[in-house]
Amino acid sequence: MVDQADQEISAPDTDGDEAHGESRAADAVVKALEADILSGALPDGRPLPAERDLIQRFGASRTVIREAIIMMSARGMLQSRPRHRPIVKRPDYRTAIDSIGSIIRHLLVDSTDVRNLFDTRIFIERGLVRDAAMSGTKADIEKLAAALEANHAAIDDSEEFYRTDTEFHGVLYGMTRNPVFPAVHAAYAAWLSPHWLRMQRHPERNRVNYGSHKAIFDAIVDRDPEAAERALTDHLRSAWEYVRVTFDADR
Amino acid sequence: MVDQADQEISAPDTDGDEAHGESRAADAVVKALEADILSGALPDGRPLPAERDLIQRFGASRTVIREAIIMMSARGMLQSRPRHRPIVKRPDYRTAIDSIGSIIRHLLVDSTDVRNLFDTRIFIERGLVRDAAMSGTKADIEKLAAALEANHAAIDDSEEFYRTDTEFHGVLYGMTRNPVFPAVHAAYAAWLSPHWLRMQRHPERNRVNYGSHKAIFDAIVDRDPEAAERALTDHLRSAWEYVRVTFDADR
DNA sequence: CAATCTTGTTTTGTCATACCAAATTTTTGC
DNA sequence: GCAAAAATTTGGTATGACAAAACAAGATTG
Repeated sequence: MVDQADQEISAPDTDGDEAHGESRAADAVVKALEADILSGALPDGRPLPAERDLIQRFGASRTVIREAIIMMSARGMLQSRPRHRPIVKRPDYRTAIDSIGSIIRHLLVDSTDVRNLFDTRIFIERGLVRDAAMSGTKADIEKLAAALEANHAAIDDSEEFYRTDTEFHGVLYGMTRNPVFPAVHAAYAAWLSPHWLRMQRHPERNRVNYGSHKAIFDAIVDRDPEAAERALTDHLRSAWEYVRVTFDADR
Repeated sequence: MVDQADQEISAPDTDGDEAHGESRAADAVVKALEADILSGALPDGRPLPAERDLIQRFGASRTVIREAIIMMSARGMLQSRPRHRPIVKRPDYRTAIDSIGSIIRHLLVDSTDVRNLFDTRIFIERGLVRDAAMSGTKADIEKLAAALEANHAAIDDSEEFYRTDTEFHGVLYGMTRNPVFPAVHAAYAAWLSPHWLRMQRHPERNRVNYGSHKAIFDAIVDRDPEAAERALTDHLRSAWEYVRVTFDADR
């Protein structure tokens, strides 16, 4: 509708985006469309124009347009359901992390790989609880208390307990005020949960985990980073033991 | 050559891989090829079979084969230079993180976004130096000493100084014995360096940074996590100040 | 008049072909 | 043997076509 001035694909490699030597017609289209998404000309959540329109706008063949769309979908800049128009997805940390999920899953076939990833989670959360103990605000601690309470109330409902468990840890990530951390938390949840859900669950075990959460919380309230870190480490290490056995049982 | 039994594309959605309802011809090809990569039938580093061969093997059109190749390239399972055969890339943490680089770069347009990412780096390295101080092995510390020495020797060569600076931090990531961390380090280097390289560099500044590295190192040798964390925090915060001004200068 | 059904149009997914230029392999000439 | 040249293969792009699904609009019905 609005004047979309002709924008033929032109210069082969005027940019130094990546380390390749030659042309790539679809790249130009991707670049232009991504620029439109970033600038807001293509608003988030809105469907992409029809392929025919893009063909006209870029003066390229359907092959190239289609290739561009596929690339952008893979990158997470578009969400494309099979027979529908691709939806524009303005990137954020969350979608960025989501976009590597397909690769990460390939890496989590071995228990050592899962362990490596889980160890990074322990590492990060150790830092989180330390910081929470040292500089968590009153509001933060109240939110943590609420999450803890919800966790306690769910002890007899393993499914709900798992959810509130995740949420409790999620509050820790949120306390950083840094949007990267919640995205990381979501990634851990998404990547590790398939392995976690194979674990035995029962109220007794939930009670133990709740106790760990409480210990962490108490240490934070006491402004004792060492104790908080220790409680967190104990908690996650013991959780790992429960997961590990499900691996050993397999082979 | 080897018996590559006919493997026509068949069932639409026998898997519950993602959350969509319908067909997806290229997905079947992607899945089969990725399985071949994971199983080693398509060895890492080797070129993918020619498109025409894949057409025969899967009984699909070139459109579909091509689509599959593009998707896999975007995921990092293939490395495709413009006019060459795609190279098979067995996934690892490094390529996983690389694959989201294109999205991340879109997020790093604003100084606050860069700051958020950089803050996560500070957060992680605070933990790294603490752990190094508490449990770094003698061999680790020797490696760190060597990196520090190389850094010192490069004070008058800003380019080399940057390299050895990165390497010094890289040793900290390596001390975890967890392959995820070096990948994270590489990601930080790749994503932040475009912004860092705009920073003023001169031997005088290099000397200051070297001093910071030395302070971190000394604290680690002294087995003093608090001091190490403090030195690291001071170091990175002051580095940020140098980067920040390049943003302010822009607008 | 609202809700639903029917119908016609658009759009995407897929296939088949074709052509060029670059890459690769083979042949040729020394 | 080895380098240059020719032949072949291969990837990048353009077209055109068609079915099935999605969409929009009109017709029908309660």
